[in-house]
Amino acid sequence: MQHTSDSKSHLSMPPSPPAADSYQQGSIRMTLENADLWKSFHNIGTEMIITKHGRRMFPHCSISVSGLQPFVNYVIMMDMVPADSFKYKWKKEQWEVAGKAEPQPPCRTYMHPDSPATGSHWMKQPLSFLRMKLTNNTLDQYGHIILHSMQRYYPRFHVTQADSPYTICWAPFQTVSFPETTFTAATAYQNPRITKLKIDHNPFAKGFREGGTHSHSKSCRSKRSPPPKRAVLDRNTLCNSPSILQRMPLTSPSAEAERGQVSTQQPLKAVDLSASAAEQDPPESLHTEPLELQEYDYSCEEQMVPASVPYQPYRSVEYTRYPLSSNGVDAAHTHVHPPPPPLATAEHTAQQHGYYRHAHHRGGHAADWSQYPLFSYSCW
DNA sequence: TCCTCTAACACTTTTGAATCGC
DNA sequence: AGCGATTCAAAAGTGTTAGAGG
Repeated sequence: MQHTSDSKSHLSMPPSPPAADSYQQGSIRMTLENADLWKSFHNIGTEMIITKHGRRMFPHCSISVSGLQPFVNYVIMMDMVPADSFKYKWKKEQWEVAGKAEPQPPCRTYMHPDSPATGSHWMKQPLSFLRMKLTNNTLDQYGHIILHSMQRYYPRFHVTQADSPYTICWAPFQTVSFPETTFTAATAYQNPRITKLKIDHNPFAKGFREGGTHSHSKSCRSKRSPPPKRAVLDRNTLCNSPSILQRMPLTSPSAEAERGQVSTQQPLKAVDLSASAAEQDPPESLHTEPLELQEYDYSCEEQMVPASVPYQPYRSVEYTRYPLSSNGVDAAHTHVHPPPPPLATAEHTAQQHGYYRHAHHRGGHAADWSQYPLFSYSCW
């Protein structure tokens, strides 16, 4: 598998990190599949198209998991969190900061369709989140993950022991993210290099790569009768929608990003919710509870597994979140979150200890991660 | 004027039902 | 009858582009 060779490429990086594209906590190990492809995009500045009706990601998220207990049931989920607190614009062939980010849209979690399944099932083959879709429609009723255009996000993956989706709220969980999966959401591609890379790797784009149909389509557009609208509620959506959870917005790591202290993601806190809660649209999810019940106290651990970050946005402060080694290649360190302190404490801790210290905690978190519920009781 | 978003477009890939053979 | 392999039509998904709208 590609991550094997890839991980070797980072072994020279101090301080003797694990594989750059994987995270191991205790005996559980998560690896980003197609990491090389992700890095190819990341080097340029990954863009993901979001549409009103939902657009799949490309590259899509796929991870392999090992170290689970074979006969224990697990639920594996994915969500998106803001990478920073800025809004961007594409200007003169690069991304520039264009102001503060908009309030976070309703935060949704995509549950892998196989959930729940036994550890042996999850470890049998890489799990793909291919069918997950991104949308900019805050009123989306099909369970797609809602993002704001021109803002940056990264996916997080949650693993939790649970016999059914209904028991997630009380289950322990573990969260992992991969920096090379950070992307800018956009309604249209801005960077032509990204477009070219996508066309080269995405088979669905062949129709445009080989057809040369644009001039024809332009001339014929007005003459053709409009094709029947494709059903918005397609079979994928039907399949996926029950797997989508909605919960309270996550605490944005933007504050860390602004400080260049983002080696860890802050534990999810029961703070700063007033504005975010106003952004919720409860009717769109069957799993939404009244706001007063959505106490936000799921403290989680998250590990950012660093990757190559040659790509630099216009605003350099943004990427101080990912440590760069002296030779420009990523420093492959595992980031492990401390137990959920108060927000201020967590920030202080990050500043005090700096980026690399978290590696020391890796061994100790096999026990820690069983202590913190992913959803207190707010997701249903 | 600039920027963002949407819908239409042609083509390829994927999906799933139907059919066939063992 | 059951199962696996094959076929094929329909649906899904893709990036580009013009035009609308703020």
